[in-house]
Amino acid sequence: MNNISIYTEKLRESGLRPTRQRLKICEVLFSPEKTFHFTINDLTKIIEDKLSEKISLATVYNTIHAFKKKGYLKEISINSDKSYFDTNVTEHHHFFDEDTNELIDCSNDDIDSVNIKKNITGKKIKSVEVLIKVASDNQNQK
Amino acid sequence: MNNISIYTEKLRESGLRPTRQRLKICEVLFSPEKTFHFTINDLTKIIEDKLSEKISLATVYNTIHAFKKKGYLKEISINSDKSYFDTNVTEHHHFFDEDTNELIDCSNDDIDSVNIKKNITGKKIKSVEVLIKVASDNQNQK
DNA sequence: ATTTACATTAAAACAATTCTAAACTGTTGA
DNA sequence: TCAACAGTTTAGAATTGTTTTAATGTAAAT
Repeated sequence: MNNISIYTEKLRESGLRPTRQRLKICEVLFSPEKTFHFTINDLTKIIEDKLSEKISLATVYNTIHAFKKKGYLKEISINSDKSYFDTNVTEHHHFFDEDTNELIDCSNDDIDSVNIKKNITGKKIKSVEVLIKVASDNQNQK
Repeated sequence: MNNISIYTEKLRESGLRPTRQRLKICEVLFSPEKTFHFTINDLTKIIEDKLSEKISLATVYNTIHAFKKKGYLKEISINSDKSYFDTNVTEHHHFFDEDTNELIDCSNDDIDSVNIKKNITGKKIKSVEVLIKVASDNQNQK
């Protein structure tokens, strides 16, 4: 598969230069069949292990922020020491497993769409996120 | 108003020693008419400014965690550099104003209760949080 | 009063993230 | 084609929120 030219085009369209580093990150994020969740740490590990490539941590942060700004990634609202990102940018919600610190997609069949009857004057709704925290039965709440 | 004895009792009931520091923090958090949202930084400022009291930062953290564990506070899921807490521990949801970084309560009249049709095997739902991010019309998404 | 377990404290440690300033590289247009 | 510029990468330092440490202090039980 030669997605490189596709990514090159996409990046250029977005006003982002298709650098070697960005193309590698595109491959990791957007080549997989399935969308997935990751932290910066996860991503850095994948780049090092799977691609045996060395991309500076600052570049990883820069790129992820740029991709998020362009709408190619979504950041998930969890209060964690780390930030979680999602390559699935469609409107959907999440389970968060407190035992494993893992995010699990919640399909639209699993949850009724949220109906908001109020709005804040002068403000526009940017996103609606539902987070369902779960844990083993026999465990104290974190 | 002498809430001190009430707080003393509550703390003792919870197996927490009613220390001077904890009682002060109780006053700040639970005396106000209305519930509110705060960060550790906010709380520290209130203690210093309003009470002109000096409580070690570590103690503030310890106490807030203890109160959260006992269910006297709730932590709100936002991906922010700081943690946000809520003195309103009843089930309710939030607007988050991206312009001001402020949380706004969303009453149960403002939103239909979320109906989850799926559950994760062997896991129990610990919480369901809806976060509605809002921002001025004429502003780029963060 | 003495003891003991729990709390507080300042400071150090830590982890995620951002900043800095210098080197590098796509891209543009002469 | 190549020079020049603006955007990008980089290592390392800096910053920020939070946790840990180890010594000291204190509430409560004996």
